[in-house]
Amino acid sequence: MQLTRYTDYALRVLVYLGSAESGTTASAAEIAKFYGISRHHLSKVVSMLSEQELVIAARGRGGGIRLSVDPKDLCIGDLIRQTENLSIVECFNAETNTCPIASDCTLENLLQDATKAFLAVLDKMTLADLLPASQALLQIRLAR
Amino acid sequence: MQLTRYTDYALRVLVYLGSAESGTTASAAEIAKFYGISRHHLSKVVSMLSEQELVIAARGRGGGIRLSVDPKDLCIGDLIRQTENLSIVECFNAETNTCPIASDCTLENLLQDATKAFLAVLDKMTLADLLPASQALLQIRLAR
DNA sequence: AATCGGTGTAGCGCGTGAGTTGCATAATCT
DNA sequence: AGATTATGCAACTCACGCGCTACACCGATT
Repeated sequence: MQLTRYTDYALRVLVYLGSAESGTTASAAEIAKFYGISRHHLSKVVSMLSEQELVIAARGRGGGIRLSVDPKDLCIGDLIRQTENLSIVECFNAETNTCPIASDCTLENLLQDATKAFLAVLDKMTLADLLPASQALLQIRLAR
Repeated sequence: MQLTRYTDYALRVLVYLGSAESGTTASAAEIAKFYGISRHHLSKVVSMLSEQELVIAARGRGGGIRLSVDPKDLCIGDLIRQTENLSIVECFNAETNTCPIASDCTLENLLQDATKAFLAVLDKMTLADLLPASQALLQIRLAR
């Protein structure tokens, strides 16, 4: 049971952007280099975040990416609801279900409750809470 | 974020076996037919459950599969810990990590806590709790 | 010993997630 | 207008999860 790599990178992009001074931009190439993946791949993630209006991406010289919301207003649970498919088994979705007992299944209810518990923990935090307290990220960024 | 199909089928096999009278066996072919997959594929799942000593599989005429534990002693949280890789992002595992800020990351801690909350809900239930209350499974089984 | 009814497992093919490549398009600076 | 610095995205490749086929092996019955 894993979060998709897209969700993982989405979180990383947001943490990276949130660690900067408010309003500053970073380029996709810079962030990609920091996390060791290609710019093109990271751009796909940025496009998704842009569609969800979590970041603003500006093309062209002097362009780049910045947060479009205040870190303290960005609920991590909401982000994950947007980026992840949370049907953790196929019977959560009537269209994909093949299980013959899905219509009366305690297991499905249990897994729904477990998923809710997972998200409830995430709902308590915002991006602001995730920004490095020890300035580790800033130190790493400044070292490059 | 999905449970693997193996975990899903493992749960289904256990629910199927648990719905029978105590101690009765079912064949892999029978269970596979019930869930609409090939016997060979279901056998891989059964082999995993057998290795984990949750079921006993007997070869040969009159063989088959039966639960090796009492449904009320089979904790769903423990099962999922055994069948799933719960490193929901790569940084949970130092060997696979590529994230440069993993050593000091609030996000990792948050996702660990969310995973624990997910499992805490599952830990409250046993296989006994999952067996169909309305006898839907038994009705379906008897109809075949 | 042969047959029947069972499980065990290696190897294979397909679909999809993940990451790359190449090029298009855009915006600012000179 | 051209150069530079930026994002956007289609098409591609690869790895792996998933499910299948084929055959091996097993144990009871005849």
